[in-house]
Amino acid sequence: MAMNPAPPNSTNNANASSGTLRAMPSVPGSPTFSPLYRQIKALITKSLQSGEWKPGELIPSEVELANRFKVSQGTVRKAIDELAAENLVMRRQGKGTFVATHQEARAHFRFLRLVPDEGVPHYPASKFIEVKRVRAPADVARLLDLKSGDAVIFIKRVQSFDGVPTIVEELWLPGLIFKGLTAERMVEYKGPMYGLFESEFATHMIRASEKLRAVVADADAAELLQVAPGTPLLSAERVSLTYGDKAVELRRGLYLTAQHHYENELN
Amino acid sequence: MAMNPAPPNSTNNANASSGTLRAMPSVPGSPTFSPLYRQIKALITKSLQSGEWKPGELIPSEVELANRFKVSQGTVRKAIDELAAENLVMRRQGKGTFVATHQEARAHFRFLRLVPDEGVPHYPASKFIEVKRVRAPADVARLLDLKSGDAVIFIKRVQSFDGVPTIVEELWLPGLIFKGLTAERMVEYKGPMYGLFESEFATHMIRASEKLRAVVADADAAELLQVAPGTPLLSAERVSLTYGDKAVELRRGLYLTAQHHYENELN
DNA sequence: AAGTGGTCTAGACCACTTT
DNA sequence: AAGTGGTCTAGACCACTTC
Repeated sequence: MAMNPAPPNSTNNANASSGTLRAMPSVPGSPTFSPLYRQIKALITKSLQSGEWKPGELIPSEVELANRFKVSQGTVRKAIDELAAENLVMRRQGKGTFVATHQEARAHFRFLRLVPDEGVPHYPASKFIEVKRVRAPADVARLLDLKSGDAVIFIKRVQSFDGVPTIVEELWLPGLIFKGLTAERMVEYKGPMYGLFESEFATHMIRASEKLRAVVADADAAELLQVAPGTPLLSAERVSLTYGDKAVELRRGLYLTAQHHYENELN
Repeated sequence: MAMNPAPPNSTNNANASSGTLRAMPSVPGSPTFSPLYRQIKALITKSLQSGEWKPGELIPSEVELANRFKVSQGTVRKAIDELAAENLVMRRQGKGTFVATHQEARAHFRFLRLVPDEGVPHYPASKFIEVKRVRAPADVARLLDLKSGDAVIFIKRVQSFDGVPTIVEELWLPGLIFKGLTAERMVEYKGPMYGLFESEFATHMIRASEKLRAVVADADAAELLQVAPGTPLLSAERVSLTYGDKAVELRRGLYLTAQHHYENELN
């Protein structure tokens, strides 16, 4: 059995028809080539980036996308598989595929790796020390892909677990993107700042990279954390990226690691 | 076109034949069920664990494994996809699939996240301070899944980059597994310790989890790192696991982060 | 030319959710 | 019952490596 009822399709079949996709390797060994499912993935990513489907929303079903792009369901599936692995979307059997969002409790601990030595992680309370518009210093500008002197929003706050001040952090945000962000709005907003960024500034962080160091508390940090100057603190500098790997946040935190530690899995 | 030439197979087809696989959900909502490709994955992992295919070696081709397990190539492929994602194997188009190994330069930086602030990462030189067999203290025993008092090997060493002492670390290894590990052998062995563990003790680390803290140098660490007591140091406690998620190494390191930092990607 | 992994398709059926 | 993602199969062809 299993004869060959005329090749149901050959090579890059339904190809020439609708035109756009399937960038065949124009010249053997050419630079521009990527498999179909990556092209589909790029198209879906573009729709995410453009806001066609917003965080928390359902995206079209695999069958629907397959029809739209004129490819098989399996190819769409592979594209979405990768997006799910990168946490850009979330699949739910029987329901559909949802755009990732920072509005859920789950998401809170994706970027916050500081956990208590004992007990379960919970979200800290924030106290804002300072919020102002300033011109970007050279180092901040470089990390955020801005020009030195461009407008940025500067935020300084202290976060406490169970009333114990544990984190003092400074945030730098591109003024152009976060225009209109006020201290009042942040104080009134409950939950992680990434939720606010997403719902009010259409900016969804997809990835971040951190550099960790050990430092000692200076007078300012010591006072804010209510510890002696010279107390060792874990310094974390985080650059967060949105779609297209565009840097949109610089965060510099000092963590008191007396009752907490930074947890990391190496795979 | 594309008619239906009698279902080439139905449901869990070639099933009843060879027997073993395809644990159907005996009772709807039963606890024991996993898709075929995960069962295949488990079988392959068992062969890796048993040493049937050793680190660096080629495993059988997808077609061959499909024949062996009486499943389609696609199912084997999905199993191997997951193993590759977990870094247990490495695929190379045209050549085959290889068992992951710590013998390659690439592998050196998988677990060593400390990188220089400037310039490219390179591997440090080791100086061994102490190597001895001891009885496991309670905390070490707990982390290594041993009994308090069980034999363990204790190693203390300092690692330098370009002659600058940067890491002082203590390793605790189960005596049963690493029987015969001597200071001489370690000194004479070039390259990362995980390479030695793999080639001489048939122990391949597949994953690790680290807890990071900021501490200050005590007199001992200060002397070894040639810094003043009170200098802030990044403390990293790492538990490394081998196949079956069995803990086989406890490593406690103190990192001088003056010229280096710990780099972490958050996805 | 032969073998290996990589891509793509088509179709069937399963598990879960909603109507 | 209908729709969605999840699994499994079979087969074709491509890209890369080795003989």
